[in-house]
Amino acid sequence: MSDPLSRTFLALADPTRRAILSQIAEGAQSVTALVAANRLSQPGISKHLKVLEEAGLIRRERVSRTRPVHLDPRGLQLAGAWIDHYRKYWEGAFDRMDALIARLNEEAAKNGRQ
Amino acid sequence: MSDPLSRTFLALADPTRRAILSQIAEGAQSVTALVAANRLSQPGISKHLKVLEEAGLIRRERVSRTRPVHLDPRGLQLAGAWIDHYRKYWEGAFDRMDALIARLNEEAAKNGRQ
DNA sequence: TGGTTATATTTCTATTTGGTAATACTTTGG
DNA sequence: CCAAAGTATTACCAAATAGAAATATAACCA
Repeated sequence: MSDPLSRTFLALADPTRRAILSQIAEGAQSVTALVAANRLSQPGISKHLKVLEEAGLIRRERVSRTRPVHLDPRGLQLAGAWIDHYRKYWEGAFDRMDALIARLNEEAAKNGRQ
Repeated sequence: MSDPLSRTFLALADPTRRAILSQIAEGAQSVTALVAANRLSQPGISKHLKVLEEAGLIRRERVSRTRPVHLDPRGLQLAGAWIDHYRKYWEGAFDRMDALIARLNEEAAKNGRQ
């Protein structure tokens, strides 16, 4: 699984990583701050950061000894664009769902009658 | 990893599963049709379908012996809403990225000069 | 310089995932 | 009813992931 889109969705498929994104949404945070905010070991956090970075979801700056972690809009853009592309099918899917549910109810009623 | 959002993103983090969603975007497909379209064994496809179903991305109808697979808007809605929530930080992140890149270039120039 | 802080990397382990092959189940058509 | 089609489930394997602990690296400061 090495395509960028898969990497990005996989990176988003973890609560700790989404929490990190949430924590840096309004401004950069140091790794140490992220370790304190999430109860996980420092190597654990660094590993998650690597996954997020390779997914294009974060960027690291270098400020003195610290490496503040920023949101990177590119990964979110990639994932959002994919989902947006399918949004045009959502309404149609809703309609078809309605039809499906109606049909299932009908069948259930029919079976109930037997 | 058992929360719905993680399940949905994980389901999207696979090219075969995204291909399946693409194939049913404009209308339901039988499992057999999906097996033919993706070169993977039938159990392989069924396994992917199970992942997609548990992620709220597909629904299965029952028509005679076949089980046509439909898009389910709920999973896409869930993932899309999460990403949308972060969209408001994107512009800000772009601005910060510009600042970051400027700073990095500045430092590179400085280092180059030495 | 040497000590300390901040972060990354390595190593190891348990769990999960993606795949195939074999088998079971279910429904319908003859 | 029974044979076959359509699909699901089971059993198994290889590879990837998530986590902790230990160690290495890098930059600042006294």
